[in-house]
Amino acid sequence: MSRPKKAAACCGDAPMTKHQCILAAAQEVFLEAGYAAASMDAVAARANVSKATIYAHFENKRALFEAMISARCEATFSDLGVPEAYTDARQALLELALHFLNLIVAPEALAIHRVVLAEAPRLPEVGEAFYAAGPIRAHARIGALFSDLTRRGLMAVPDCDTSLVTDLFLGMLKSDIHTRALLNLPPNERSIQSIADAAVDMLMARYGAKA
Amino acid sequence: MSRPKKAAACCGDAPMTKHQCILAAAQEVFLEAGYAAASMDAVAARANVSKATIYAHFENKRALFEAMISARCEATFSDLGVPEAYTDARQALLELALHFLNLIVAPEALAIHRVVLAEAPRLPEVGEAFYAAGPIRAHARIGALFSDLTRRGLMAVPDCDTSLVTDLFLGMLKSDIHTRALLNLPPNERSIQSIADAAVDMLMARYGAKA
DNA sequence: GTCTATAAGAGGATAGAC
DNA sequence: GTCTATCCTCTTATAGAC
Repeated sequence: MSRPKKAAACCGDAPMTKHQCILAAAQEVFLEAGYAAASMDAVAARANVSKATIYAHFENKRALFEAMISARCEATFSDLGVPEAYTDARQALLELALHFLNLIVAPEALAIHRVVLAEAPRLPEVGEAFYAAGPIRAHARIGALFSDLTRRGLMAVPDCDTSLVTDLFLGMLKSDIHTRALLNLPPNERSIQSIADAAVDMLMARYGAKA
Repeated sequence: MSRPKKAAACCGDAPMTKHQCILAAAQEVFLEAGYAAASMDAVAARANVSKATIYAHFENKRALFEAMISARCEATFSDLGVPEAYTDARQALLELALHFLNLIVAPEALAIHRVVLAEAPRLPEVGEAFYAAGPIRAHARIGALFSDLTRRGLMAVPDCDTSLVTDLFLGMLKSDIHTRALLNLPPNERSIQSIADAAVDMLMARYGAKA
């Protein structure tokens, strides 16, 4: 058979194939050290395999990196929060806002963001994969919520403005919180909660339904 | 004398000391390749000096990198736009907004941002220097404008909200434009101008002076 | 301060046995 | 597919002459 066989768990509890083992090790090493500073030796050691085995599964360092990024982007950004039943625009927006903020300041998301930005000029596909898995999905999810709230008469966002307003809203949420988190600086005194509150306020002042 | 002497122009037209020459070369090499992938050989070649000369001026690769980042952050983010005389809040905000957006999407600012984010977890001082030279200054500048506009009765931002509103406004401006630019993706169909317009609209809907 | 030359080692990738 | 051992290049940093 051409597919790799199962292997005893080499990095954790669940049994993983060598392929998965290598990807998991690559994630740790690349996200900790950055692409260039990460060595194939370090990945091999972390995965408990030989370097030659890595090259049997991935053409070269770059291919391993791209495969890892692709897999992690999907996993990390797949869940932006389930749509709940709601009758109040503020509550629905707040819930999604908090979910979004907690997602983008999670350590793994930040580490991926950093390494993707760093290599984007030299590895365009990596930047595109990240953008499609993260920002595009978030935009679509929030935009859909605005459309739904407007259809129900709970907001008043014209169709032609939905995309623009979504961008502004997500920008407000990220505000300085995201920048500081990416720079590895301690969180601001203002909590995620108060930023989310203020962003929703600003949004509703302009696009709330006329009572 | 202990200070390095003047040297013939080695990288451009104006005469530069070897020290400046090395810093200029380091900027190009580090910003193009990233910290780890950049080599001291490449810097030496670009500066037209020997590697040994670099080590006479800077203790090691890391020190050279930090010196370069420090110098470039100061130079790149020093000018966020001169305060003009204004009688209209919208016009003043728009002017500053456009200046800010054009500054953060400039190729050099993007390159610095990428490399600083990439190394921030391992070189904390670099992240702090960048934050102090860029985001802190922008925040102070915009916050001062809000205060001034409010004092003149052209806006209504309570003192206790100034910092928070500044964060939200800057976040709206960056919106998706900054993320896309950092990822080296082609600019969005929406122009910088329309994002700035919309952000000012949203802001004035909530914090405009009551007419 | 500046150079040439080189030490000392890390890192990507492969050969060949099993 | 997997391993051990190795090739060879590139890289940081320094020694020693001027």
